[in-house]
Amino acid sequence: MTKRIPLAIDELGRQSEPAVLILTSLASGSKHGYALAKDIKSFAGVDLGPGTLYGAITRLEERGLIAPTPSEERRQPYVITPSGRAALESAVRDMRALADEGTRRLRLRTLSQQPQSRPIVTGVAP
Amino acid sequence: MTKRIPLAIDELGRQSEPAVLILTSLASGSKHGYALAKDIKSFAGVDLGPGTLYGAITRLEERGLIAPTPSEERRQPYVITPSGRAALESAVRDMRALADEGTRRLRLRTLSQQPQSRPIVTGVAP
DNA sequence: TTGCATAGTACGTCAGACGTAGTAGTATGG
DNA sequence: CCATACTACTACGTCTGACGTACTATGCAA
Repeated sequence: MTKRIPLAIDELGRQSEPAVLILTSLASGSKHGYALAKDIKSFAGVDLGPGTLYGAITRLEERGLIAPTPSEERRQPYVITPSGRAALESAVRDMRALADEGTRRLRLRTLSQQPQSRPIVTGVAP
Repeated sequence: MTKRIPLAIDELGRQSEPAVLILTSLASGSKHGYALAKDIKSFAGVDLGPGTLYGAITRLEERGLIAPTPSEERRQPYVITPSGRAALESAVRDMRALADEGTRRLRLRTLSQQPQSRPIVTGVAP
């Protein structure tokens, strides 16, 4: 069994989670699947294929984070639920916190082996 | 086959990717596996089990984003490579952009579609 | 009527997240 | 000096969910 190095070297594997992208898109109003895909492409540059898109939609619906709105048309619009909104808020907070931590650590350019005396300051400066 | 709704309702599935957490941790200096796990726990509150941790480490190494440093000890320290740093920078940028977009959209509270029946009052009750 | 965009279904594959168990070194204490 | 606990991994298994491909079907324009 030769080891497989799946993706192009130098790339992190999966892109940011479809679920978050969908919730973000729905946060600005009701949309159906195809419209979601286009919106996500436009604001995040991410191209979700049908498998990824509708798979994620189904799971989000099962978990009550989004809900289908009644429609006799061919297309099925979804809205974000209060739970979905809460989940997105939480995800956004986490993402920002992680991004901030990453920025902080990248900035202190591997001063190599620093004895890690920096607790994460969360309080506001006086 | 009854449908499975795997996790607690209201939770997004997978947490933010272990790879990003590991790169973030290594951005502040060389660490071995166990130290990584503790550091990540402290700055992100995420508890990576050995399977997740060493699995991700192996993949990051295969992709040249981190590198083992020579060591005769029992523990194997890793450093982030220039490629790894670049990948982390890119991931951080993407995360922040997405977080910003999420915040923006959450703020404009679904103006379309909803009949806007919420009072603006946010103050505390006397 | 062909062609294209829209809109979605229905598969399959497989990377990778996560858990559990096991192993081994070191240190501390009764 | 054996037990217990923490450290530091290896090894293995499961299964979610990301992603791709193929296919169906509608509406519209040339």
